[in-house]
Amino acid sequence: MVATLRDVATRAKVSVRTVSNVVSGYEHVSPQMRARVEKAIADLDYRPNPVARTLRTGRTGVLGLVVPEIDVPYFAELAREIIHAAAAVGYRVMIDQTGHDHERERELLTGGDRNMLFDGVLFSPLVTREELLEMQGSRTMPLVLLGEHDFDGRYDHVAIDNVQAAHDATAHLLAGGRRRIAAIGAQPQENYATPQQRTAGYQRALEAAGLPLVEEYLRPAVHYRRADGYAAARELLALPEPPDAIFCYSDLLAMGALRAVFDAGLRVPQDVAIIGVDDIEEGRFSRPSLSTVSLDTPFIASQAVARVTARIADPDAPAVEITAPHQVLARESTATSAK
Amino acid sequence: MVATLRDVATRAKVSVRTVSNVVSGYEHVSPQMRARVEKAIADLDYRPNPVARTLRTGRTGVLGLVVPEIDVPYFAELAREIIHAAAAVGYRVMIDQTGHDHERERELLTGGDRNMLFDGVLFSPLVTREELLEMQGSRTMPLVLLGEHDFDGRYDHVAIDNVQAAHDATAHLLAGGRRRIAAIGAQPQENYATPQQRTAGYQRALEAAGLPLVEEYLRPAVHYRRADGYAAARELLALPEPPDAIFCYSDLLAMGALRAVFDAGLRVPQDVAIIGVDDIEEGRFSRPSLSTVSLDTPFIASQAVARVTARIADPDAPAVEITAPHQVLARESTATSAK
DNA sequence: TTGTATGCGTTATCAC
DNA sequence: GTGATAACGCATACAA
Repeated sequence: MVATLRDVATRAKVSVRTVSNVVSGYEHVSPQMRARVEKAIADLDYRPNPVARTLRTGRTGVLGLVVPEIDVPYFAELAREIIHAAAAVGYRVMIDQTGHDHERERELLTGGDRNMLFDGVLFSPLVTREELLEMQGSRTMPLVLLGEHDFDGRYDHVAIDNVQAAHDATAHLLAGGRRRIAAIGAQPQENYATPQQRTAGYQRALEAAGLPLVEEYLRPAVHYRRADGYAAARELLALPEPPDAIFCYSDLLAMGALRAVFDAGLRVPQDVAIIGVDDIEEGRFSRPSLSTVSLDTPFIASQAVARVTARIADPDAPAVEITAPHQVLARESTATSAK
Repeated sequence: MVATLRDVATRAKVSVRTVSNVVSGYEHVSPQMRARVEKAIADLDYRPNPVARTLRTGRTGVLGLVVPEIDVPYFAELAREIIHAAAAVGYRVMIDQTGHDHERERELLTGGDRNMLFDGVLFSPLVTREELLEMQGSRTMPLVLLGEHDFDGRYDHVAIDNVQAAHDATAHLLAGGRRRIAAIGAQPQENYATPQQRTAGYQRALEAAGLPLVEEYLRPAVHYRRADGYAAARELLALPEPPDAIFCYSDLLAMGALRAVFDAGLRVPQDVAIIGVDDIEEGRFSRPSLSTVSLDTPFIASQAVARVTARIADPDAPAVEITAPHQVLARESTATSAK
């Protein structure tokens, strides 16, 4: 049988109030009382019941982390850092996967489910502007958006400057002498902010270089998995005038694209340069290693946790936008010397 | 303000008992009653409070999943499947990372923390035999071990036959004509079951082929990350008589080894063949694609969830050992034609 | 079939 | 500074 507060109180011959005080670190407890209680606690191996505590206080100590798929490396790396950052401030994290399902997303977003379990939620990508605006008002739980920008100060969020990041990636390819630069990752069917912003940055960089926008060079990717990057790259390479560089909106897409180039009998970076976004560990060991836009995920994670705890503390505070730094990392996949 | 059971009862002019019956799907409720209650529930947008329910019933509906690091691809893929399988039977999953910390592991294992939050725990690798035996008895929460075998029927667990899997992988290399076969992943400092079993299978296969055990060919790896595989492979290749094949105890180690071979100016599979274990998606797109021992992770996940729910239902049932099937997948990294 | 009342383990309000 | 007790929201034993 597991000991309760009352058991401890009985054994220490004090009231439950005193035991509770000791347990929660209340100051005004006489030393001898405290000692007696702590002895009883140790004797009985008492542990506070977090569920009862939650019912009473209304706080669960749990944050929700909503991602499309936890086995997408970037989300896994993000989750790792978030769990770590959350633990540092006394929170645990429960991961929910939306699996690209809009219905499930809405459910998690509006608390339609039983996520009264969460004190707050960290929501990562794949939400359309409409959905977010729509639930405005009905929302009650502290929410922080990850990787989505430009919601008119309506939500807390932490993200990189996607337009600039895409611009920088494209500019890096241009600096390497590439002129037929394709992009993989647009999502024309959806109204997701991130891909739209990356497309904008890509186009801006091309325009700045005086290069035309070739419509066939802008390839959609429904999901951001390796297979999607592979398929899109195969299509690009089959064009009459194939690109000499590809900007992928995620490293995972880039891993697929890499493989596609080789399967087409071409070389990276000599024939086609490739750059991604995210800086996942996989890209540091691939052959060739993958140039990418690095995101400082630990920073994003700690900021996200700081944001959500701040909002839990003050639900009415104005929304805060955190822009995380990014940085182009030139690795083998865009090397130019061997050209 | 959020509606409670009592609010609904008041509005529907019935007792809380009746509302509770309706909510929990109790059968014997008259249709008109049910209708009235459901109307009130809809009006008030009532949702049962899971915390209160838990306090009352003792069930949280949450399973713990303990892994070393969630951003190790295999664990991420496993987590994905487990979350999915758990959701199918009404459970949510909370992930804890041990980060290879024995202390943290013990804490999670013995419930020293506040994991009274869990109805059961799925514990993945990195537990030594001693730790497991030691906590025998003090343990109270339903526990299922993933990937650990041979605990004398003391614990439920689901795993592949590690000895056989390692044997098969090694045999595959032998069948390709390799004779100087190294292995990466032993953990001599620890008493972990999995690496020991894989080493045993590796050695058995060599003996069966009449090959000597070369001590320098058995390389340790403290963690199973890419960098560890990379470092170990570099050492192997620097030997006076380097191996012509490497069996890595995980795909991630293999990804590091792959890169190391190339950095040493050699080719895979011509100069060195490489095979891993896990069948992570990364290995299907790498260059060359990675031969591996595939684990049927969805099967493992569903079995694990089934096991833990069974134990929750009957804590005194005898322990069950599930052996998941495995299968060698020959891909480019062990191809022999180009030899 | 439905209503009433109790308790799950904690924190917090009120007295002392 | 400490003790008794109500309340958090729900499920259920017992009554009706």
